[in-house]
Parts: sequence; structure tokens; C-alpha cells
Amino acid sequence: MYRTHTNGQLRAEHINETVTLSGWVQKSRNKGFMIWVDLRDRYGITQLIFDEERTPKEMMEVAANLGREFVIQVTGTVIERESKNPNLPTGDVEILVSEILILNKSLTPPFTIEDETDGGEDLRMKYRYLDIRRNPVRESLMFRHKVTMAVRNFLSEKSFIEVETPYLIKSTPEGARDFVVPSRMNEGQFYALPQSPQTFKQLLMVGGMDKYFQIVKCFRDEDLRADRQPEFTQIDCEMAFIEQEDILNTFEDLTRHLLKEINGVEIGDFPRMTYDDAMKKYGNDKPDIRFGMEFGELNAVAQHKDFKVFNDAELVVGIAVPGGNTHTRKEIDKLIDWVKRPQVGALGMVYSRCNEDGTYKSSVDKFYDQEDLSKWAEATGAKPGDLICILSGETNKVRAQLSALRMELAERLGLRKATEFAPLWVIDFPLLEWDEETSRYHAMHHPFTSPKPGQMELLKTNPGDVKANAYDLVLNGNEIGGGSIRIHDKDIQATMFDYLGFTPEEAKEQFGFLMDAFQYGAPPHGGLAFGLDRLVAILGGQETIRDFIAFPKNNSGRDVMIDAPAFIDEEQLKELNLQLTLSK
RNA sequence: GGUCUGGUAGUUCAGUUGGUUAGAAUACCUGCCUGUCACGCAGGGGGUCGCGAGUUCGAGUCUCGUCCAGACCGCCA
Repeated sequence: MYRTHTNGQLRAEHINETVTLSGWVQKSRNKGFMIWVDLRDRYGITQLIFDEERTPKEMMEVAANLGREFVIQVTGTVIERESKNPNLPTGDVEILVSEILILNKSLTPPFTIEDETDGGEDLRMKYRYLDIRRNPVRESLMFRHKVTMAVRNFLSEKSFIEVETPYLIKSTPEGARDFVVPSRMNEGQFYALPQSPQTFKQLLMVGGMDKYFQIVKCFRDEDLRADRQPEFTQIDCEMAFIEQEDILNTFEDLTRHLLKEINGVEIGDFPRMTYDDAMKKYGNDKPDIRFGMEFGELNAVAQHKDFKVFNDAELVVGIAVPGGNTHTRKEIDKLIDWVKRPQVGALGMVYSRCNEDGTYKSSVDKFYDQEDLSKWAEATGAKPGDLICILSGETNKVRAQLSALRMELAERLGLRKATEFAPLWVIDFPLLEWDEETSRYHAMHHPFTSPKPGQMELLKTNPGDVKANAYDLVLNGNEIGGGSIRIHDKDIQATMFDYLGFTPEEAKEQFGFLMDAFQYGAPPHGGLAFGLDRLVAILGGQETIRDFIAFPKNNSGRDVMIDAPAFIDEEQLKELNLQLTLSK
């Protein structure tokens, strides 16, 4: 038997008991006459004691030579500590060791196994198994477990059935790039890994499952971000015989449940905002509404003078930075540099200081008088002491730029508090999105999304104005879920593919199975999918999802621990009938 | 595909205007230490300054290229 107790278990009540413990050597403190060893496992730390009066000489020798991260097993008596450690749950007791067994030695680890490790990101990922021994990583993984259990229990209780769908499926050109897997038995053919189980969950609805969910890996071969991995996990859900309202309510309940269970936060009805409003007020389809700084459109109060930049602009829009008038001229110049960075792309920024005495001082005083500036303050909701930042230009670009500035300023002002939660439904997304590159419309959500009732006609005249039964759940400025009411009619689906530029042949080849299924009594249905990694990270108050994934990929999609991806040998290529043409 | 930041001891970092033998902390090793728990004290070992080229009497430092890492833009139905 390796252990009678874990290392987080022993208390004063265990004094005089003989126990056996196993674990890793966290640290040893050798005072010569006495050696203390902190023994660690997932559950905690227990102090072992060896002393020259009570411990045989040979064992002292063994204890003195224990290195960090050795795996040992000890048997001994629980005794009361002479000096207790109130910082440790087991701090009242220690183990006077009578037997010690080294189960496995360890090399000196390349970084310290401590909460505040000295190891950099790269190194920690290379030795992720050591990193996982650290409290913060272990706690993040346990946190994730807690969230997934809460999700499973909630959905199962609401009659959702978890069904697994295949990972080896068919590649489709729409949407993100697919990861592909060559088939040995079918020469020259490839499977694709799913970007989501979308069509399968719809087929489960046709199959009468009624309520489905799955906590499932999805794969997208696109560039990574702090909150984006090539393989990620979704809480994928679908329901039949429901309307949009049913879906919003069901998953609002789930999210509310999680916020209460996991974070102890009680939140009432989630606010809802249309996509158009979100873009107008926040320049963004996933606004962070924990703080104000709403956009104020200034066309009406800024385009009547001789300032050409504003007069030529499609949109003139500003935000009031609370308390921003404390910015020095130099700081504002730096802010202007910030919006001019290529990542943001603004050509410049106009500002107006709102002085405490009610007067204004702007960077365009040459063109605008105090009355004009007071109207700007009114439009942006600026109070004395604020700073109004104004950008102008092409509507879509300016909105994106001002949104970036708003988020950056909120970050600097500490308005994005990790412990504060503000969920929001963004609804009525456009069905289609114009794509400059291919000069045609793309499905904004996916091609199975149904347009709002009565808008099929509008598709012919103003496709870009058609709204969809599509919705996103936003939490603190992050999209944590999204979904739609689907098309369940074969003809409408065929029409949709037509509008998206598919020939009937292409539609049949790629999605014929779905349209076939629709001919056999497909019920009205819809659903939603949460990004689990992102959800867990936000609930856990972090912005990078890597900490909540046991073995994540790095910025370039590599697993630096196992060193993947990697070349495969000639034999394997031959078996798959593949030939490589490398660029170098 | 692009922008920015970084790469110096096992690790995290400092390193001035280009100038002698490249430092600190921590980790590691040795010794000492009668209650440690971030133990303490003394000593020791440890460097291809990512790689390649260039400028220069002289490059960790400047220039160009390249590789790697991170953040972001594009991309992510």
C-alpha cells in the first residue's frame, strides 16, 4: 500500500497514528541536526521530520540526499509540531519518519514547481507535466472539470442527451480551413476534422433526439490567438420544436446557473441588444457592457463648419473617457500614436477636453466654438473632467477603430474587472456578409441559418439587409456562445445555397445528405454552441485559455512538448499514396 | 501574409555613447547551523550573449538577413 492518507489530510486529531504517505519532495530544509521535507501531492503538503536524536543515522543520510521532485513513500508517526505553521492546513502536525522508500528519483526540474514559478511560457509548455504539478495550473484544470460537470448535470436534468458525433467527416470549402486526414483505404481521398458537429446535430434532430448536447472537440486550421487554439472544445447544443425565445431562455438559464454555481454571482435577466445597435453604440458585435463609454455620433453637430476631415467623413463618432482630462498633452499624443498604429489604422484623432468649469478646449478650436463643443459633450455623454476622443472616416472602419480605442482605454482605466460579469445577448445578426476578396455574399453565421420570417423576398433585392434568426451570447466583451434557428425546409435550404453562390451540383455534392434528410420530416429546430475553453477562462477571470487546457498548442500551432506537427516517414507516405512537394 | 516586442548563466532578468576579465537574483554543489517552513551563514561551479553575415582598431551593444517565442491585424461559416 502506497498510502493511508493524502498529504492534505492529517490534522491534530491524527496525532500518534502511524501513517504511510506518498508524494513528491517539494523542498527540504536541512539544519544538520534536523531535516524537514515538504511532501506534496494534489491534495496538499505534509511536513516530514528527520532528526539526529530520533532518526537512525542511515536514514538521516537518505533524507539529506533527497532532491526536488523525488517521489518517495514514508511511514511514520503523526506528531505535534513544536512550532506550528498556521499557513498550512496540515501545519499543526508533522511525520516522524520510521521508514522511507525512494520510489523514483528526479532530475533537477528546469523551473521551480511553485505558484510564482521562475519558468517562462515556452519552458513550461515543453515540460507541461511539471507545470501541471503547480497549484495554479492544477486548480485551473480542476476549475474546468467543475464547469463541465455543472454543464453536464444541468443539461442532463433538462432532458438533453449527450451523443457523440464522428471526428472523421467531409471537408467543405465554406468557413474556416479544415484539418484533413488522408484515407489509406480510399486512395487520394481525405477526411476532414469537424469545425463543429453542425450538420450531425441537425440530423440528430431529424432523428428525433429532440434535445442534444455534446462537450466536443472542434478543429479549425486558422491562425492562433491568446483565446484561440486549433483544437478547442464546444458545448454543442440543439433542440427541436422550439423558437428563438426558447433557446435564449434555456441557455440564459444555463449561464446564470454557472455564474451562480461557479462564481457565486446572481444575475437577473440578461439584456438583449440587436446587432445593429451593438455596432452603433459600441462599434462591435460583442460589446463589453461592464462600463459605459458608448459611442456618440457627431455628424449632425460636427459637419456644419469648414473642417474638411469631418465634412468628408461618412461617420464622425466619439467617446467620452471618464476623468480623461487629466491626460497631459504628451499622453494624448501617445494615444493618437496608438490609434495610428497599423493594427488600429486610424489616420488621426480629434479630442476635446471637458474642463471642470464647463468650458472646452479641443484640438480643432480653429473650426469649432464652445457651443459646438458643448453639443459634442452632450452627444457623447461627457461630463466635466472627461476627455472626448473623436475618430472619423468610413463607417465600418471608424467603428472598429473607436471600439479598439474604447477597449484599450477601459483596460488602462481598470474598468474591465475580472470578478464582474456582464452577460448580453446580441440578436438579429445579418444573414449575409459581403466578402471583398471573393466579391460575393457569405453566410455570416453558417449556411444553415434561417432568415427572419418574411425576409426571403428581401434576399433578392437587398441581401445585405436580411436579418437572421441568429444570436450570440456575449460575456464581458467575449463571444462565449452563438447559434441560430436553422432552416428545416429543403427548398429554402436549396435557395440559400443558391444565394451563397453554390451551383445545385455543388450543394448536392457537399450537403445533399442534409437536404435529403429534410425531405423525411425534419422538425423545426435550432441551437447554440458555447466555446468551453473561453467560457472557463472568463469565469476563472483569465484572458488566455491556455491555462485551462492541459496540453495546449503554442502561437504557431505547435505542441512543443511532443514536438508536433512532424514529418512522417516515406513508408507512411507511400502507404497513403502521397507525395510531398516542399517549398524548401 | 503583415505590424510590434523580446531572445545574455539551469531559470528570470540587468548590461550606459560601441571599449579591460559580461553581472544580479534564484536554482544547483560543498561546508556550517538545536524547530525550519521564501530558513540562515560562508564558499564554489556554471556563458558559442539565438544563428549567419556586415560596419569598426574593437560588437552583447550598430546594420542586414535568418530562426524561435509572445501580443495584435488579416484570417477564424
